[in-house]
Amino acid sequence: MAQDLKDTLQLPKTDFPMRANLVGREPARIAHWEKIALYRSIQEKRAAAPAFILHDGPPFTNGDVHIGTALNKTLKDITLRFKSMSGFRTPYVPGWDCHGLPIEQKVARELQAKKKTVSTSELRKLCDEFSEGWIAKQTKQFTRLGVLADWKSEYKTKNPAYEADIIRTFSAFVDKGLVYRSKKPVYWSIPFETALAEAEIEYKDHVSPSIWVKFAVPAAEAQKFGLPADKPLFVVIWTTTPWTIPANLAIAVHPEYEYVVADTGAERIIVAKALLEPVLSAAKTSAPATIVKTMKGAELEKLAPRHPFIDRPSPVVLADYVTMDSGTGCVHTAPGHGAEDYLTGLNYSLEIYCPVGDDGRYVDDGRVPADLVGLTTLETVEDLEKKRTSPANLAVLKKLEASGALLAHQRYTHQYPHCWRSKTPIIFRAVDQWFVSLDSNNTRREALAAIGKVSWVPAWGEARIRGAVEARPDWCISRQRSWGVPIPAFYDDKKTPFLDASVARAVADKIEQRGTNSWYDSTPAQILEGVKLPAGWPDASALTCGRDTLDVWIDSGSSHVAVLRRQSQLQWPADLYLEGSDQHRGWFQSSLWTGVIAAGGAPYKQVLTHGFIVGEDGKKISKSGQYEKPPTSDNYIAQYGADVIRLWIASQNFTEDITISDKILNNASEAYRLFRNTFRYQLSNLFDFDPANDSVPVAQLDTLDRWALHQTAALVRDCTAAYQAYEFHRVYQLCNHFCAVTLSATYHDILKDRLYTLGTQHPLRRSSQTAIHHIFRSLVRILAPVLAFTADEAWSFAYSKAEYAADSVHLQDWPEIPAEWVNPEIESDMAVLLKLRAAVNESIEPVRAAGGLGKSLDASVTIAPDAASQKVLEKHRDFLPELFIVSHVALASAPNANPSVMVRHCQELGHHRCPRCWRWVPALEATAQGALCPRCAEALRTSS
RNA sequence: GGGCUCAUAGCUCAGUUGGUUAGAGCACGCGCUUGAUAAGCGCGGGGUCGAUGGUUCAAGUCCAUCUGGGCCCA
Repeated sequence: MAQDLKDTLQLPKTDFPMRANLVGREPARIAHWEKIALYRSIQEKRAAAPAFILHDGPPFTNGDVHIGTALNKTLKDITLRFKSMSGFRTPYVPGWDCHGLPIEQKVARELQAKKKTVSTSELRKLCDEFSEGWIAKQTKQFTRLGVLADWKSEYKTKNPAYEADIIRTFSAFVDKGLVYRSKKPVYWSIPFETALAEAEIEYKDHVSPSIWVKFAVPAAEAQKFGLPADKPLFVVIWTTTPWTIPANLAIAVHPEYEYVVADTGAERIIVAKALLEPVLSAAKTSAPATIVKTMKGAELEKLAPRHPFIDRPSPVVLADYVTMDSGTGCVHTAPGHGAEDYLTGLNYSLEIYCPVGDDGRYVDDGRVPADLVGLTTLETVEDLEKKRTSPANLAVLKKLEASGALLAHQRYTHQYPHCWRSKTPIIFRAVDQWFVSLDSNNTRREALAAIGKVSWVPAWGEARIRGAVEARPDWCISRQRSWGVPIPAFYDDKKTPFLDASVARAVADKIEQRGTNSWYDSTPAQILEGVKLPAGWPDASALTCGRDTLDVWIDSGSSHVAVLRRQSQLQWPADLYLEGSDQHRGWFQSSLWTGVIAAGGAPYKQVLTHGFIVGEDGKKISKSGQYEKPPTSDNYIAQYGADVIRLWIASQNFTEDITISDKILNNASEAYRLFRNTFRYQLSNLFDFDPANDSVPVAQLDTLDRWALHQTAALVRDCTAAYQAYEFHRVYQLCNHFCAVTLSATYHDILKDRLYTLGTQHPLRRSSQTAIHHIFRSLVRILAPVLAFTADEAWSFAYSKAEYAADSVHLQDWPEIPAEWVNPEIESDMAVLLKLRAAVNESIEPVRAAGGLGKSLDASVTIAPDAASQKVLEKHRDFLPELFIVSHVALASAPNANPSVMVRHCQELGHHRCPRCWRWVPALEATAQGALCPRCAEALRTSS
């Protein structure tokens, strides 16, 4: 009997499963997208539309896709799906960064393990294969995330055509006269015997021997400067790199600060006044020192103390960067071993002296003491583990001790740069390198001007890159590596370099045809065959090809030239670059320089940055505790599915740190279920609704349905604005609130009675179905950029009644807001009514707790409202039971100063429960199915 | 050490030009429902807005300092 009645209800029906099983189901949808050529269809649909070009920053091809990279690609994918739905043509050409030290090192290490030696071009071939292998894997991993891209047009920095464009870009540098060769201190990795880029440096704690060294001032010299000469006098310097002492050529002091001559008993020392105490305490002198003389640093200029163990003077020079934070205020200066030292050296015309060879050992130049020659400055990983300092440091310490110049010696822990691959401390070492002068030809000024024309999101990104560009020293662009793009320079037998832009372009053309290995496998005569050599060049047969490669930042930094300008489907400049905030100093900057120098401006109109992923404790993920599995994209997807990962990404304000944890991902899973169930409710209640035949015009819709459309209009409006501002987390919050509160707890809950119990064709039922259909269409499209899989699945079930269909949600237009949906009057009435609804719910609770009733339909409520609510309640009098999901509402005839809600069971009114719709009514009527309420009786008559 | 940046309930986010008892969703607790059911509904507890000091009649909101985190640099 009861079962029979249940069969007369219009209960929800759908094949859209409640359980997502994303991990199992998503790969099938990816295959489906490939089958229907979704990416191409989207592009074809917008073939004539204005373009929105998001230029992809190429990930490095040496490992699995990290969750941070997944974050980046997902943000791009969300952006592009939104833009294409919004009416833009959005070709997306993904890129790969292929060259570089990490790959070369890995490959070289494998060869080493096999005890194999290979030629440069063979090594390059192995690197190429290594990179290619990871491109294949990463492509799969990105695709698994739901990333939609033109993989057939992808760019690789190792493609000959791309490499040729790198050289052509470089040629523009040469054209503008920016490229020069110079000895200059660079970061030097001893194990790899190469200069390193800033990006190849890691700062780590390091224990260094810090030493205070006395430089003796000859008596005659002291007298010349009016200093007391009756006792030995020393200038004391402090350093944490004893091995640079043999290269010491000067001592820097601050011109403005005060310095003292302090008497310590047997001798006198010169240090900064502010640092006298710390120096004395380091030297562990027992007797108090007396200050004999005080003077400004400037007065000491050109005073010439002697080097402690090499027969030469070490004159005092002036420098503004000297601080009173630590040391002695007298700064050991070795122009060949430090950036500031180098600049000071230039100021005072000192030699850029570097007595350390490529292998990190002292060379025999006739100036380095014989007992130091051949000793290494390298601290191996084993040395670091055993806290041993380098042989060079030890030997210098010993010499200083022997000569009596060592005033004090302590272990000193500080942050020191390390080679990111070998993990050993780097040294600063002046070597011949190629540089790009960033101040010649107004280059830096132009770069700064270009920055001002770009829109930076968030806005502080501009200050960040501006600071980086202003402070950036000349760009050291040569690397002593094989896996990269060769610098097209030639040398004669005296190592004189020959570099010319037109020759470089000719080399680029050859490389494009023959591959870059031809540079390594051909003779200069072959390479230069048919090339007209500039005046002053020797014959090709007298030249050798340079073996340096270009800094990889020029590789990726040339992508706008090699990709945006080369592919006809793309445009220069890009509308958007979207990368992590570390790229202010990386790709954003290298692209800016190449853009300004070689392409006439910044290659982007807008730059969007995101933060980095941190663990639950707010610390960076590699440091925040133990992870059972590596934090790769695939590992997270295997556990949660791509849509949950995408939803998590959308839920976070990505301009700041992005937190990841199981808790947070579980949270995202919960939200995912909310969205999925919302779709399921809507689809299941539209099972008998044909939009073409059953729709009700908006103007004729029921009040509640019009309210729901008004809310939907607000949702579309707010979400569209949020997407446009790249505030995806607002989309998430808005949709979450909309589905949980507006729909599930309110609209959908109220609607069940109508949808289930009314006759199929009842106008009220069709009205609500019409609204649900509108809402579904809006919501599913709003969420489509984020929930790429699930929204498409729901769309297919809705319009093709099947799990997979050629018509994809991703091919739809962005939802619009029909003006007739907006209805402020209903909105304001409903605001009042919903407040009362909350009051009713609150009043039901104690009655329910006392066992007075179970479901709210058992309740009869009596409301004595305040004056303001009274009017609204009267106006919507007949709607109230439905709104409150109760069976009966009594309204006090006059407003009440103390508004109240009273709840009792309908039984107390003598009402009867309809067994079909479960509402209590004053009287049931007899039908073939037994006694029912009049409305159900009517429903049965009209439905069958 | 420097530049940029962040800090509101357990989690993710709102908090307009400083102005009533700081909001939402999720999670949690207690109920209801069993006709969205590995679903749905209701009610409830929970925050000295990182810390300290200041400006103000009034500060999560302005200023300073500090603490902790992130990216970049030294």
